[in-house]
Amino acid sequence: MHNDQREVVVKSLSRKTLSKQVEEQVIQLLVSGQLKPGDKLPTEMELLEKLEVSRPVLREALSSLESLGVIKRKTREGTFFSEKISSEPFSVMLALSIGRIKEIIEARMSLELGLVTLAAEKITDQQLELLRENIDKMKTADDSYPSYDREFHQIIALTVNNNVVAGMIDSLLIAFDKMSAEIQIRHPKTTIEHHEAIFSALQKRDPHAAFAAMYQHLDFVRQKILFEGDRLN
Amino acid sequence: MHNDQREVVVKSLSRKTLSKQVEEQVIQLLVSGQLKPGDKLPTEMELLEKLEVSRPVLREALSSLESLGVIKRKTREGTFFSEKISSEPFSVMLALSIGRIKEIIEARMSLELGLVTLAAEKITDQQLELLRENIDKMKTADDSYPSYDREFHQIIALTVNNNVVAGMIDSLLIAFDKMSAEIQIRHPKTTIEHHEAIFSALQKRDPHAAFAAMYQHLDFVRQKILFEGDRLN
DNA sequence: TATTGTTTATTTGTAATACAATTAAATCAT
DNA sequence: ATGATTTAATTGTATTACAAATAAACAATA
Repeated sequence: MHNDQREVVVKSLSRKTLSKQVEEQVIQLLVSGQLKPGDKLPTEMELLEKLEVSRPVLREALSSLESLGVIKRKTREGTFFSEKISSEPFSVMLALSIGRIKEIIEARMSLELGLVTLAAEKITDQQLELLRENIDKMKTADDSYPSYDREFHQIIALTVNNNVVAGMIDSLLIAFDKMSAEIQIRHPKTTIEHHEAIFSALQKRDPHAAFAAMYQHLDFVRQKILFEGDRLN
Repeated sequence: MHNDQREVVVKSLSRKTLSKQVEEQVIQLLVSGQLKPGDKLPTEMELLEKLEVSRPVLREALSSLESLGVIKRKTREGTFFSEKISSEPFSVMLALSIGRIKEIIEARMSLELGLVTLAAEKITDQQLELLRENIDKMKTADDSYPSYDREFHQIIALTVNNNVVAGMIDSLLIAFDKMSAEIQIRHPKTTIEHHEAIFSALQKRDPHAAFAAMYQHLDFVRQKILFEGDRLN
């Protein structure tokens, strides 16, 4: 950003780095409605002229926005706003929560209690069938049951069909699996019973019952996890 | 990254850009446990040597991680892993959901139904007092009641004291306010009644009742919002 | 001694430039 | 018309140099 008549103003506001300011200006293209998700952004060269910053600065900003899943860059094609929120940024952020299993299970509860409620409102017969199959497979597949466990919860999350929370719950379930794998808690019998109860409530399209069943389930998981956590410390 | 004996391997895996690979390697410092939240990272110069990339590439990666709230850079001091997940990345990501009010209200429901349930488990008398005051102020303050409305929900979210969801619900409430401000939906009387019901359930530390009250409240909000949304289209 | 002001040196921040790699689109050959 | 080839536009990477901020070291003063 060259020194010009705005120098004083720019300097006084600029606790922020240039690349941060550029990031905000690009976001502003969305907020102001000048561009929509899916639209092509100006090329780097065009942005350089408009924003009057150096290429490294511009590219730091674009790199940041790409990590946030807001834009997607393709060599030779250009840069585009994404259509929907991505799940990658969440999983990166969750690196900060490694080892804090209580934080993770509570975040899961926060999300899944609401998700199962909304799922009960709108679940389709096909989706119910997926859950049915999942539970049945879990009953037989003795060993690799954790992956079916996760799948069960993922199906419910997908049922709600909400981009904003989809990425987050996915990352959370994966993070939870990684961390709980070390603790090695397995209660197949109880898990299956709980899943059956949740399924039954969803089948009735009963939001309150679905909530109650999920609450009982996750409360059980939380108690086991936290008990083990204490035992290991 | 210089051409050396690993060239073939590097090339074959590298659909990803170098800066993306660097980003992952830095995250790996956390995942592997070599560094913890709050720890200082090596300086840029040290990282340049270890990772064998150019400075712009390294800085693109660090800029990305800073936007994700995973690291924080201070001139002259260095670069540090953050202690906890930040809210900024969420609000940036939500720029993609501008105008999609249904997506936002459903995301709010997903989160807040669970949050109020957990809040009922652990709310303190002081926090109840905050809610009490909030409702009372809302009753008198006729005009600026939307800000009190948001504050009510924020207090509940803060009660749960979970870093992972805190940033998300905050960004969601702000995004919701911005978007619903244009629609101009106001039902002060009903809102206050609902808030009273939620408060009452929280006071009893009754998770199920808290959920039910919040569900009724947000379901009402959703219906009004979606009805107005349809009417305007 | 303690306190304040000054200098220094370290680290991140910004810029300019050059070239590489990718690949959609244009061109050419069959 | 179809397939192969070339071209050119765009993002990706590297190098170098200098600017800005500021913690730490140091000096001056009370």
